[in-house]
Amino acid sequence: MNIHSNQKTLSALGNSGSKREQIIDATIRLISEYGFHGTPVSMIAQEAGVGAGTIYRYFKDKDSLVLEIFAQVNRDFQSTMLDQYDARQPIRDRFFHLCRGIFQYGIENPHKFKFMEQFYNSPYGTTLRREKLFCNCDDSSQELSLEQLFSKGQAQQLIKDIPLATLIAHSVGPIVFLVKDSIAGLIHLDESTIDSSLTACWDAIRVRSQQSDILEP
Amino acid sequence: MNIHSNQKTLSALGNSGSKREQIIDATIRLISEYGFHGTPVSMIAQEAGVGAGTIYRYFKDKDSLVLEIFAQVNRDFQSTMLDQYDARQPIRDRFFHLCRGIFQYGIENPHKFKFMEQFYNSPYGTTLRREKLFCNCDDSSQELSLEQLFSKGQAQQLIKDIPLATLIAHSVGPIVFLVKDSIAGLIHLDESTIDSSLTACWDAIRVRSQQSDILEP
DNA sequence: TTGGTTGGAATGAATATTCATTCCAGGTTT
DNA sequence: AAACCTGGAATGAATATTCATTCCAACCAA
Repeated sequence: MNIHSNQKTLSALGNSGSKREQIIDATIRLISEYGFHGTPVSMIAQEAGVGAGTIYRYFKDKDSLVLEIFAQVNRDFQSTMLDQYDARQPIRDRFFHLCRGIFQYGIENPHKFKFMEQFYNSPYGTTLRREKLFCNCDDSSQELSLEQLFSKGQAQQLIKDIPLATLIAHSVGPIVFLVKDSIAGLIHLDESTIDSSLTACWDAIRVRSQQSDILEP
Repeated sequence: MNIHSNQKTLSALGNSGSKREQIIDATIRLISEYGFHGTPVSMIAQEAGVGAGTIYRYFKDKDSLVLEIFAQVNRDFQSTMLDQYDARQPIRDRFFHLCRGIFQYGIENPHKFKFMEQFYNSPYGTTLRREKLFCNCDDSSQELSLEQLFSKGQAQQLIKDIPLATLIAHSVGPIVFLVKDSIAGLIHLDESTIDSSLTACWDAIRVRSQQSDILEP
């Protein structure tokens, strides 16, 4: 359409980002809905308002398009989670902060969220997880944040002494589940629902003590 | 290969089930790994040791093949969950029974489990969930079982008074998460890990009382 | 033989990718 | 300034590949 007109200023420098962004956005939207194999490149081109060939000026092929987007979205997600994260806060508060971050990101970026889900439920995802586990090259990933948190919590006898994977599953699993339902329009995630879920997450992994909450540094 | 040889006995009666089964099994295996659009019919035929055309003798098209399999696997799953289910047991015990059933089914039928996951994360799945929610035609579904359980538990003040969807998310979500990791070979789900997860599920949704467990009918 | 079943080549539609061409902002020449 | 180049970006028709489905010759049981 009239894309050209209002970008004369940008085009001087590396305006090349514009089309690229359009393509990326369209891909996220479509793949989040129809999945990788369910969205032809032609459809991406149309949704992006771009010629089919243009896509190949910015990305080697469909595969690397998706791979690049995933890396980008993943960074985006992690930085949301770690935004305003203060490692000096009590364990419980930090746990709430990180988990609330998942809710927030999913609600604010439904397409990106579903895109990541699609990705994880594909042949790509499996290999990626494997790599993540076996070589911890990624420094400040979400899982690592939770991992450190859990170790410390266990040392302080605040968090159950059960396998790390179980702790992660009971933190991330329910939230992903709820966000998916929310995106599907099956439920509405208001503040109180989110709070009750976060409390449930915490109750699942915390050590059962009689007095509970109040006595934490 | 030599599939023909050892099936002469069956072919006397309604052997038509045999090829059908081979096709179904192959489809489950492949789709669980590569997804619907990622597995061509030709690949299914090869994996099943069957001509491509044969598939169309048993199923109208690829769509109805998948739809039929889903219905079948779903029934299978539900009957596993409800096997030996005794509605007269205490709430807590019934909850453990149902949740343990999810673990069991996933561990014993990894391909079927991943197949269902693929299905739910596809355009099919979304519509299906909707129907399930809005018209409760399905009588003894897993969700309904949990639903009834939760209502009763809430009435008895055993289970938190939070939205049903949240309760379900905190029961099913972590288990699905762990089973997926287990199938991917990232963790091993031994009995003690499963137990700790089930306890965590229960802790997430139960009302926090001082004495806790022991005082239940 | 006859009726039905099977395998897999054949078909056409859909798809990813390529490439010859067009377009245009910015620079150069007059 | 006006007319004219120029190189890179954009395009979409053309090509190559993959896929679901169809079709039929060979096969098998009765």
